[in-house]
Amino acid sequence: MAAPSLPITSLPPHHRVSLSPATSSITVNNGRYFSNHPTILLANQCSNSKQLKQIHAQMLRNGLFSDPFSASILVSAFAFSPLQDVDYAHKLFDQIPKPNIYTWNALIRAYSSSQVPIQSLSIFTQMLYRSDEVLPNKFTYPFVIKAASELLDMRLGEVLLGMAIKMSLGSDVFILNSLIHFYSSCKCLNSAYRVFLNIPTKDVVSWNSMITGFAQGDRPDEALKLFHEMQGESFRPDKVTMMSALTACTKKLDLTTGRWVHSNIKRYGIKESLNLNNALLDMYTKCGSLEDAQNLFDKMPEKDIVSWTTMVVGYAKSGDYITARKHFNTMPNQDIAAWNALISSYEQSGNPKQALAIFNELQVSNKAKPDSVTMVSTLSACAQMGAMDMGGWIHVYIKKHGFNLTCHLTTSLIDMYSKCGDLNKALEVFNSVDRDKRGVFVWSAMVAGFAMHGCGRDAIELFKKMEENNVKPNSVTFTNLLCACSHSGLVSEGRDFFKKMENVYGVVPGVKHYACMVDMLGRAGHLDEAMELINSMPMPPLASVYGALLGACKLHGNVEIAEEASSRLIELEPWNHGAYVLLSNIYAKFGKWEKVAMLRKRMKDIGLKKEHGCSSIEIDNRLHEFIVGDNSHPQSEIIYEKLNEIFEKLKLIGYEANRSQVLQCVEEEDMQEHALHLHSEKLAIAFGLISLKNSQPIRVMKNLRVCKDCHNVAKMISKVYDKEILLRDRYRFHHFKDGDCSCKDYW
DNA sequence: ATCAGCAGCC
Repeated sequence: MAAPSLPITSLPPHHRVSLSPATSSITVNNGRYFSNHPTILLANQCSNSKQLKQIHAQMLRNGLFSDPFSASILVSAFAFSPLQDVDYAHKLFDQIPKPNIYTWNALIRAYSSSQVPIQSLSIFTQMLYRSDEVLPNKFTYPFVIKAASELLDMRLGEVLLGMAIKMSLGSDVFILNSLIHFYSSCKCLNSAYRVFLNIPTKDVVSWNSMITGFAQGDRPDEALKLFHEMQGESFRPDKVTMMSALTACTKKLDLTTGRWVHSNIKRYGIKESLNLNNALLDMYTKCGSLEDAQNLFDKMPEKDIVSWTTMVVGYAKSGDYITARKHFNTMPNQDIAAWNALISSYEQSGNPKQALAIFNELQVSNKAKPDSVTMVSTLSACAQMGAMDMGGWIHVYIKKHGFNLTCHLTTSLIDMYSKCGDLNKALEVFNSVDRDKRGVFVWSAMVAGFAMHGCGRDAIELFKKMEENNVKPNSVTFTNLLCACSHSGLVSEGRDFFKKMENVYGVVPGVKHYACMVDMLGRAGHLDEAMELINSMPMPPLASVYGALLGACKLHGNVEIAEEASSRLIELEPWNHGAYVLLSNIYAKFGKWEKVAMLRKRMKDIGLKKEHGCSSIEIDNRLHEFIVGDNSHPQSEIIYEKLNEIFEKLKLIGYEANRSQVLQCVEEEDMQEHALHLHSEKLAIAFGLISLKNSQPIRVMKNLRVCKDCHNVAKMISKVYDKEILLRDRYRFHHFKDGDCSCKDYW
């Protein structure tokens, strides 16, 4: 739509020729500048930047622009008004021969909170070059320090501080407050706190900045402690204080303290505002009290899209999808963020199917334009489900709509293709990224891809290439790398990387890395070494560590360590049915039936059920799911016929059911073989054999680890039917071909 | 004139 023109020609003619700017008086009000000069007055009535540009034209014509004072007002108008156009302000600025300090600061400030904070510094540098004209003042520093915070440039911030000190501005409270924010952004909370302590006369912003720093820097306890202290020193908290205190409660998931902060807001008579209410909603939903959230929400005089989205996410994450949806439907207009909230809630709570359904709905309804966040969540959902066709379609969609291949998006694509079993496609995406644009996450995602496909050597090669490209590995990279060594049984390499990660690369091993090592050592039969490693851990071992140990015990049949590991595991995670199942598997292997029965009783007593196995296969864009003994599929009859045919053929080449893992599930002898035959992955493979063309591999996804018998059967099918089978289980891929598996039976 | 603050992402 064209902007309405301003009646420039109707201005009295004398404004075009003579002017006396010195007589114009200026007042400031909320960032809008008033002058008694009619042209400047007009600048304030502009409702879009085109009109403002017309004012510029007018000022050029009447000569007003050559007055630095008036020009600076125009620069400010472009820099700050709701019609902000910083680049235009910059262009104007460049045309002012000798801008005053006020104008310099205006531009530096505008850039410091723009998309390109580095520009702020470039202007600042120019300012220093022209030190004969103008010098930075106490207003300049807070802005440039803010830019340094945005850039997370530690050195720069300290240089700026040094300059401020040289100018005797070292105790300016505004500058020091900015510095607290700066150090906090750079994750140097201790330095921030030191600055805070040394401010001689703290104001409320000093307190707020420090509380915010702690709250956002994952030190919520200290934030709340400071909140108390502040009141002890009779500082009156304001609404920003309250927002940060709420952030701290949210981080801690501490509902009690959250409620207490809420009561403080009322006690101090802090005026209710939309932002504050939104922060309260966020706290209540994240701390798990949807009742409190709903109560507040119902009473809020004003709601915006953030309020609604918070409620939608709150309900969706709590598993109450019906209420989530109800809120979503009631909100006045669903922007893409709201859609994303719904999609990612589903995706992250393990409901990828629902996530895709919502994405589909978004597509059909055409109510909002998907953005890159939508793509990331949707790809994640595809990855979880192993929905390759859908994932490929999203990839095409991304290309077609010209999405920027951000680091997030690239990793999501690599992850999706890897988890859907197409390592080549994953590599294609990886290779398509410019060498110098491959961030550490992109490299790590590719290492993970190799890891899950059992290509340990390739993972290590890639890691070396990454080093050659001067990309510094992080904690994620090492988790993936160690995982790769573990899956491929590269024990000595794994040990080596584990040693080097801290010494050479400066990455301190975390629980995840220990879990990988325990898995790797245990799997390879070094149970004692694994135990030793656990005992030497500097942090308490998490469930994943004992889980890995337990898995190894099952593989190598060690009852004593298994009992120890599982009791620790159950201590940590009483609801972990995997621990019970694994232990009872081990007991069964040694014929300790009374112990099996005891375990089963205990599971029953505390209401734990074995997670049932489920396998899925995607045929022509549709996902088909099977559970054990399933006959709900429309083609069920044909599937079972095929299954019978398979077993007849396999028996001819010497197949015999391996029952070691079902003994504890089904006691009646003759039932065992039957149940084995009906494992979900076998049903899915049989269905794949019926439905797919000869050249297409069968891709099956399973939620649990594949059992030994199914593994064996899949190998044989791949030979007898000359068919490739890709089976993804809970931990990795098995690639069956010509009677062998890519895991080389090491899993 | 300045500094601090709310939803969605591997």
